[in-house]
Amino acid sequence: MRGTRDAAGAQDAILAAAIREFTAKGLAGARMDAIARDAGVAKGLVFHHFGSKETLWNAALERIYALLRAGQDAAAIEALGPVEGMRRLAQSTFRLFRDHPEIVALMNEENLHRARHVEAAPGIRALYNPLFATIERLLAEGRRQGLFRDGVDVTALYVALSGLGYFYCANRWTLSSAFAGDLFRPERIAVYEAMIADMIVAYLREGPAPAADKPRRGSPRTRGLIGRK
Amino acid sequence: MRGTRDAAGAQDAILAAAIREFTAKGLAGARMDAIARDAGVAKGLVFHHFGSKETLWNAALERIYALLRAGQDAAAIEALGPVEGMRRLAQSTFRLFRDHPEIVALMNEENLHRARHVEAAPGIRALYNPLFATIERLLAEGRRQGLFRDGVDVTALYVALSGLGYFYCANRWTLSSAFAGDLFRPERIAVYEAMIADMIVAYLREGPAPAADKPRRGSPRTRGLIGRK
DNA sequence: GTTTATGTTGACCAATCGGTCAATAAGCAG
DNA sequence: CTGCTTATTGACCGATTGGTCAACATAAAC
Repeated sequence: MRGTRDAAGAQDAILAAAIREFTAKGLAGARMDAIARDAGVAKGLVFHHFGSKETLWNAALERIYALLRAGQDAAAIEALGPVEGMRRLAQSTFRLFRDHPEIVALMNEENLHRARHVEAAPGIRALYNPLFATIERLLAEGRRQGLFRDGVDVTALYVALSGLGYFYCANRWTLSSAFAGDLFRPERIAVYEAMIADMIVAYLREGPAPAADKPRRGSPRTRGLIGRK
Repeated sequence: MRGTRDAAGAQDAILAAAIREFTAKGLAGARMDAIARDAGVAKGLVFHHFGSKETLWNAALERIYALLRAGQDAAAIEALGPVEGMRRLAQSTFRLFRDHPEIVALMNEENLHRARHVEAAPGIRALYNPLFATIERLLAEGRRQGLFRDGVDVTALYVALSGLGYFYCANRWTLSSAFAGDLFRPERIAVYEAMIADMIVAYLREGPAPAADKPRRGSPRTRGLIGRK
């Protein structure tokens, strides 16, 4: 039971409440009183355990990044082979953002502050490495099997893959308002999930030379610089 | 000159300062004093012209959305033909976000509040329509010429296209920190720009039936439901 | 030139908020 | 039981902040 002398439990409750509050209001908008109340604890205790709002934010960030890592199961994906693995990677990244708005909200806020806190936190940086290695191995295997194109930039691919999932979730509300219909209805989700998987794979599969185009007017511009290898 | 009795000029200065402040600190983090000081105006005047922080936010939002519309030059893109038009659309959307962090920041904040203010602003919703129509026409033309696949969901395509550009800019700082190198260096930008254009076109071009995969272990799963048409 | 409407200011305020602190109580070591 | 450590509380505080207001200035109307 909590309520009397359970430091670990109290800290967990506070951190969970903090993540909720930060997700809903952002760093500046979050109220320490609200966090304490939500955690069922006196405000003073929050400061006792976490020092300050900034420190509490750092703790929340670290927990979120841990969640991010846990959600990207590298081993399971590599076992699927290049094409199916890439599909699954796109899909699971999307689902991670969809099911965990905290990740999206905290990352947005963190970028508002130019990654000040992430920069100060050692260990968060190294967190990207395993996923990176997975993508690299899938790419190499796909190339070996003659399924994937050459000269794919791994960093760019990672960003594209994440971006396809991120935007849909980060802008859920403005997009839903613009399209006059909830973006999170299951059918819409399914359509989008299929599209991003198709898109990633189509890009990886396609050869370097794009086909000719037929512009409706104006001179046909050459496509310099873009086709690689 | 400004300083004495130039209402329009003062309002412009205040709005510009507000957008800067909101972009840097968010809605809750923004300080009305700071906005007034930045605009070179007494704080009282801000309230005289804009009423409250929320109203000022709404005004800033509307200006941002106008910027968004202005940045997506539908007519010029349609004239390029389907393939080149799509490439250009992906590219110009990306550049819009890259050159205008205000758009990204305000949209993020707006989604934090579940699009409360956008919802209340009439006219913003209709703003998506022209771009939408452009995409639709490009798609139809591409299909007519036998260049694009069938059954592409326009809404999903728009979201994917935006997302590819958005994430790169919205998460500039955390990504740069993770990759230990500025994402906005010209070479990186060029690589990414080429990739997203290739990706969109590759997706649109690819036929409905994906090729077989060779998983390294486990049973080869059938790809049910995904190939369209 | 007087009136009128309004742009503009600086001083002011009440409420809020992050943070502190003395006091209490609960577990633990001896 | 006796200290010692520390988790926990609630009252408290100074600074900040969104917002107000009375006063003033200026341009236009008459």
